Order: sequence, then C-alpha cells, then structure tokens
Amino acid sequence: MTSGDGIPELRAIPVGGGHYCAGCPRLSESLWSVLEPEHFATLNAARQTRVFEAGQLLVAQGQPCDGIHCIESGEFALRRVDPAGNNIVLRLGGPGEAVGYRAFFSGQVHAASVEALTRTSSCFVPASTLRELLGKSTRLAGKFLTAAARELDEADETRIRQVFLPVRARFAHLLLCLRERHANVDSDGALVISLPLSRQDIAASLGTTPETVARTVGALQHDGVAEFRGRTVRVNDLDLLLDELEKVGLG
Amino acid sequence: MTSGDGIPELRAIPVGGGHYCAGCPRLSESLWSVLEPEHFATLNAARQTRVFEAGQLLVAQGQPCDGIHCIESGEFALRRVDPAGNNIVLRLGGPGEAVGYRAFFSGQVHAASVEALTRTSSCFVPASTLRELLGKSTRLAGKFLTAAARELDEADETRIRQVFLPVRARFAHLLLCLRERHANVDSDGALVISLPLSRQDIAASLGTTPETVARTVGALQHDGVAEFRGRTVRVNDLDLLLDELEKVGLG
DNA sequence: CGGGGGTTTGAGTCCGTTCAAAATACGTGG
DNA sequence: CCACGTATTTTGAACGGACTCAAACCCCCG
Repeated sequence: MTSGDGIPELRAIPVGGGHYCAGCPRLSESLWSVLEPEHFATLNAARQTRVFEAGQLLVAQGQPCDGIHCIESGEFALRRVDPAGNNIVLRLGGPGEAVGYRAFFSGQVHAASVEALTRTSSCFVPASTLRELLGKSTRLAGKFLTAAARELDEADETRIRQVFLPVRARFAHLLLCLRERHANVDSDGALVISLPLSRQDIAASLGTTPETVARTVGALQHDGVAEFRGRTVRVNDLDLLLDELEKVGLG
Repeated sequence: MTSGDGIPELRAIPVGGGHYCAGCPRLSESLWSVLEPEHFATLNAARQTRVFEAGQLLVAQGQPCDGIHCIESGEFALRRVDPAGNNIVLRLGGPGEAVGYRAFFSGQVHAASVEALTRTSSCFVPASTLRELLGKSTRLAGKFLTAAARELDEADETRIRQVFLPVRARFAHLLLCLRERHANVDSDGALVISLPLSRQDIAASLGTTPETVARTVGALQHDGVAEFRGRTVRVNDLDLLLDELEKVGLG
C-alpha cells in the first residue's frame, strides 16, 4: 500500500473579477447565504476566483492556512500522505463545499491536501477576511459548525465501513456515492458512471491496494454487477449494486 | 465482530447546585472561558451537574439532542452500534471535553452514544441555553469550531491507523494514549496503566475482535513489551512500546 | 456452590497483501 | 501520425494477519 507517487505541484491560476458572491449561482446553498448585505462588500473586496486543472492542489498538506476555498465547480479529493509514504484519500467532494477551513479553525497546518480531480473553480476567501466576517456574524459561524458536524459524522461512517465491510462492499458504496454527480444514462437506459478517479485513487479511497481494486473490478464484472472500461462503469441493474451492501449488513 | 451486547440504560442523576461555571475548576481550559461576565448568569441559571456511574449513557445514540455535556471528571467512550449489531468505539475522552455538540450543530439525532467508563460528572447545558449563548458570543462559536476541527483531525488519524497499522501497533498506540490519564509509577519505577476498558471495548476501540485482542496481549507479553493482569498493564520499558509504532512506520 | 458473562485458547479458513512480471494505456518527441 | 519510453493497470502465485467457530477457562456474583 505504500505508494511513493509524486505530489502534484501547487499552482493557482487567479482569474479576474466579474464574479460576485452576492450573485454567486450557489449562494443560496453556500455558507455565505446567511451574511447581511453590508458584509458582502467585505467579502467581495477580498475574495477571488481561482481555477485549478486536474491534479493541482487547492490546499497543500503541511502548509499553514491562508484562507478557505468554496468549490464552485469541479471535483476534489482530500488526500493525506503519511511519513511512511502511505497515501489515503480521506474523502471526495464537489461543488458547494468549503475546504481548508479545518486548519483555519484548528490553528494548525493543513493536515491533508485538497487536490482537484477535474478542472475546478473555487472562490478563495483569505483568512483575515474570514476572521473578520466570523466576528460579525454568529450565523456564519453556525454554518461552519453545521458543516463540521456533518463532516465528522461522515468521517465516522467511513471508518465504520472500513472496519466492517469487505473491499467489495466498500467499492460498491463508492460507486453509489459517485453516482450522485457522475452518472449518466445510456442509450439503452443503463446507468453509466464516469469515474473521476484512477485505480490507484480508488484504492486510496477504499483503504486498499491497486491490485485488490483490479481483482474486485474483475469479480464485479464476472458477477454481472457492472462492466468496466477504463474509467467508465456501466451498471445494468442498480439493485445488484445495492445488494452488495445489503448482503453484508448495511441497509 | 458482531456483538449483540445490551445497551446500558440511560439514567441521569441530577445533583443539586453549589457549583457554578464561573468558578468551575476547569473553566480556564473550557469552552466557556471566552464568555463575558454577563453571560455567565444565563449559563449558571440553566446548567446542571449530572453524575453518571460507569456504564451509564450521557448521550444515547438515535435520540435528539437536548443539550451538551462538558466533562468535569471521569472517562467516557463514544460508541456506535450499527443496524447489523456491530459495535465500535469511535473515541475515548476525559475531563475538559465537550460531548453531544455534534448533533446539536448538525440538527440530527445523536449518531453515537457517550458512555461513562468510570464514574463521571458532567456539566449539562440545555440546547436552548447554548443557542442563546452562541447568538451572543462569536468567540464561543469559535471555541466549538476549534474543538470540532481538532476532532476531525483526530478522526482522520484514527482512520489512517486503522488502514495502515496492524492490530498490534494499534494496540500499542492505544496504550500510549491511555498512558496520559491512567498511568502510575510502580514501586519499582515501572509504568503501570490501569485500563478503563474491558477486552471487548479494547477490541471495539481497535476495530478488531476480542479474540485477536487476547492473542495480541499474549504476544506483547511474550515479547516482554508489557505484562497484563486483568485491567492492569505493567510497562517496564516504554521504548519497547514506542518501538511497536516505529517498527511499522509511524514516528 | 452453581450459573453466566467475559476472556482465553485452539484449529481452520479466508480475505487481502506482497512481490514479481506481463499487459495495457499514455504522453512525448521525432 | 506513428514509435518509443514510462507509468499505470492487470494478472499470477504465495504468504500471512485476522476472522470465525467452538470449546475451555475463569472470575464475579448471586
């Protein structure tokens, strides 16, 4: 499971304005939805849109926190590499989510990297601005608290799956999660998921090795649950995928 | 790993006043340390001290959140039981920590139980009071955010240990954690840890089975790392215990 | 003294890992 | 656009850690 793959370089591409939080397409679902109109001036003056290509880091593990990102579009992976070179993907995320806020609040360096899996556009808010806004709006703090609490619940659930479910079921669960944002429907009406992850990253997400992922892919295919071609997965019968989880005791 | 052990009943023992947050022995390290003097009146009017015997629940999984607890003394385990009856201890904690706040912020029922491992005394603050205080003090919200961020980091690290370390190393890590609050020194100068956990709970903490714990205890003993007698562990040479972690690639 | 839960021990099995090699995909320069 | 070199993925074989199931043991308590 030790994989000494290179860390993609940190490189931000700032993009000129014309994009304001108060008019953000995702504003109503975002953290900032609770801000008073007068605070938007502060936010808009400091925020900037950044675009990252697949593989680039929005946040680099080990670096101090200089601000947070809200994902406007694109997918990301929260990845952590330990001193021994072990590589694990802690979670995946997408549009509407905030990242990098953990280090902001804990006062420590980033414990994990946030890596763009696809071309990703984010709204970056500097730490000083965030601090200012948090001092003025208790409701904004509440938003972050809700997000943190949910993330904590998610983390625990992932750990439980890690402990109690075999790789095959964890893989099925991952596919079902990815279905939400990466599924299309075939001309035949079959579900088609295009994975935003390499096999290595799938392994790192499941807490296993690429070899085991390959074998699991083979087994799932052999059992008619899904067909894999590169990063494309065809699921003919969703129930079969769901069965993989029920079979091992998860509704 | 499925263990259908009974859930200890939820029973609180309210204890009469005489104990005020502003004079709490742990105030300076607590969440409430940032409150303005005028807010303590609100807090003191609503808070209550509760005492739980070992095995009782401060918080019951599946119940809505009616407030939070700050631990004044005693040890607790955050335990979660899934539909299949699997039982896992997500984390251990002690004095100074707040519990039950996750459900408060996420707005969902408690995802896990908080169980007293020893006689535990807590300061209970009703949800309505907490809500009121949070609306008035942005610094209080900041305290919770810091706590949540730290807990999130901890959760990730635990998951990493789960994935990359064998049971033996995870056990060594647990002993080193328990050392902080449960260690004494022998008449011979040896480190003695009295475990606040049954073997079953050790297993649930490590994400393994009681059988494997028993075997690991035997192995550790055989290799001269520690001597076990019931819930008492004697560690002659701390370095040997630390080696168990370095051996597998964790500093 | 006789349950009864918790703990330990034993034997066998399986899932997932490791290590090694082959096959495939991929990006790059000619 | 094709050929080449590299990285990723797949396959194979063997090993090993941890699990399961079962029985014995032990300790605490009634």
